[in-house]
Amino acid sequence: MKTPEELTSLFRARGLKVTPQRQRIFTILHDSPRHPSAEAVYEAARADMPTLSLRTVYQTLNDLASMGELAALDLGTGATRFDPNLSPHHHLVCIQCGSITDLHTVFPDVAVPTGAGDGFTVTATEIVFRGRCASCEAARTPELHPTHH
Amino acid sequence: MKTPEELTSLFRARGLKVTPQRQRIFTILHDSPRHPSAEAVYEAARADMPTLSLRTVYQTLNDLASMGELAALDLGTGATRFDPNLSPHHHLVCIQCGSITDLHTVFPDVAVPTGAGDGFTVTATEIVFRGRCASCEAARTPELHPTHH
DNA sequence: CTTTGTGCAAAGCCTTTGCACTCGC
DNA sequence: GCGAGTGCAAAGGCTTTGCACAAAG
Repeated sequence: MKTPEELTSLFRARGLKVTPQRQRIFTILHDSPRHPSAEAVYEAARADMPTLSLRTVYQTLNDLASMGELAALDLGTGATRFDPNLSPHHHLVCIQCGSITDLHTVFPDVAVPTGAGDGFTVTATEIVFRGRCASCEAARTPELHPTHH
Repeated sequence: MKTPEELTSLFRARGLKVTPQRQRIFTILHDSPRHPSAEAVYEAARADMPTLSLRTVYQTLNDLASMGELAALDLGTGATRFDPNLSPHHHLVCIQCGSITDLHTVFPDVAVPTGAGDGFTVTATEIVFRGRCASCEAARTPELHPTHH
């Protein structure tokens, strides 16, 4: 994620206006190591800017995504997650609490084998590990574990 | 995907009723090598059963999914896709037309490295290759390809 | 006969959009 | 000032749910 200052310049260069609302959103994204939903960005921004509307959040996030400064992810958690991390990476998605963790491992063997894809041209490869994060795993009652009685 | 007859027995064994509507849906899923959305199953079934309601389709698909006889996929195409193929496999998703193709390759190296997942317990690994299917790639105008001038 | 399934319509969630006003540039 | 941004509210797509009736077991 670029700094708020860099994003400001980028927006100006594109003829987009830079408002306090947008700067606030830039900062929230820059500071967030998470993968917030639009709603989460909205909530965070409203703490300082009670009048901010959800529309502004969506518009700014979509502007950033179309500029390639942000990745919009659909990881099956219900809402689109916005990922400020632009380096190629994969995701661990908790099926219980919906939290998302980055995994920066490179998997060199992952590719469509020659002749298998029926002419498919790959532009992006996404690997999603689904399971339970440490705290959700710990919170499961022992009775639910497959143990002998 | 089990045969309609097997699914009928399974439903009966669970105390679920087997109606003509459900049998029709069983058959459609069994015959489909695709990954239909609920809407697609609905359209296919309505050809023979004009009075069938979308609710019945969703309920039957969700019943099958919770019984593990069907996988419900969210591949970012807008609607949930139902996958009758239960063997572990991955997907090629066309970013243009939304078509989905199976890839039955096994990637033995794909795993969360020891110590990297911060206690995350993986229950499923999904690999999605995004790009363009052969026909959508062919339909792109040559001007859009990155060539020298 | 009881329990589940069905059809219709309405509501839910997330996201987008129309409109009029405001404000950055 | 002009055009883009903003806030509000309404609409849009997909999915779920409440209700009353019909049907399966």
